[in-house]
Amino acid sequence: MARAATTADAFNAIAEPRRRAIIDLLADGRTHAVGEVVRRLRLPQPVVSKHLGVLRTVGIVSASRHGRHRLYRLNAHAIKPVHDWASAYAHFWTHQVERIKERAERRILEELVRKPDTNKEAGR
Amino acid sequence: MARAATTADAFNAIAEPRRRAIIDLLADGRTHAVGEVVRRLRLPQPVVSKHLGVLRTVGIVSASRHGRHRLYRLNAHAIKPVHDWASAYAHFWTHQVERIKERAERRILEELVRKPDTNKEAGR
DNA sequence: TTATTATATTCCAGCATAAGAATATGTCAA
DNA sequence: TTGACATATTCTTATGCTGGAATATAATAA
Repeated sequence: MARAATTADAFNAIAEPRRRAIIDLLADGRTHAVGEVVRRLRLPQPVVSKHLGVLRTVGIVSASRHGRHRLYRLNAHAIKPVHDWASAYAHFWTHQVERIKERAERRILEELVRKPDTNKEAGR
Repeated sequence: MARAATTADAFNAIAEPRRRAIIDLLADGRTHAVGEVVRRLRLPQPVVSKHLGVLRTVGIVSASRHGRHRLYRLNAHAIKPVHDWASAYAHFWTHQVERIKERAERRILEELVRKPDTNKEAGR
């Protein structure tokens, strides 16, 4: 078996950095023409069209015709599975920060409480 | 240019579902031997070793020798970039829920306020 | 119709993957 | 040393991506 298709799910689709850049550009929730993405990201038009195609297949963006322009709009909801999965691990670093803070505060308090003639048995 | 390496960053590494399964299995923060992962996920041992190798290269897990076992531990911090990126879009669906609720409440209130002889000019 | 603009699609090259099979490496026990 | 166990590595095969170049499609204007 080879690597899963980029169109398999949101996880595979967002692995490509340029696609994340496109998503970030659509983050305002409004519609954007392909040409605008091309200009802002300075990427060749076919490259942008292909990446938008992948995002559309996965449901991360939707497209609509307006004259000769094709307007793309972010469907952020399709990113929720990624956020949900990663959220299960957020407590690791948020709690980590709290623990570090607590430890630092405790150390500072111990330093303050300790008089110049240090108690060598203070370790804990 | 081809697809970025799975070892390029956390985004590429977690695109593979089996690797996410391994991460989920290590989510308790404790160490786990390769054989345990093999048994719990019912995957061939070389497959597990290879996936763990990718995760280790990206820094999502760390390994240590203990006798003939190799113990792997999750380094959840390496997942933070994924969470941070996805978090920028969380307001789309959380606010969406709020907006839906508000709209529903307003509609119910309007229904209640409106007497049987309906005001046809109520649209807004 | 013809030209122009906007976007999508096709074909190609190079590359890296994932799983399976076989084998290698490393550690402990007798 | 030999054997058993735990894990890693190598090799192969099939697959599919990404960007570039060229071209096709679609819509509007002249």
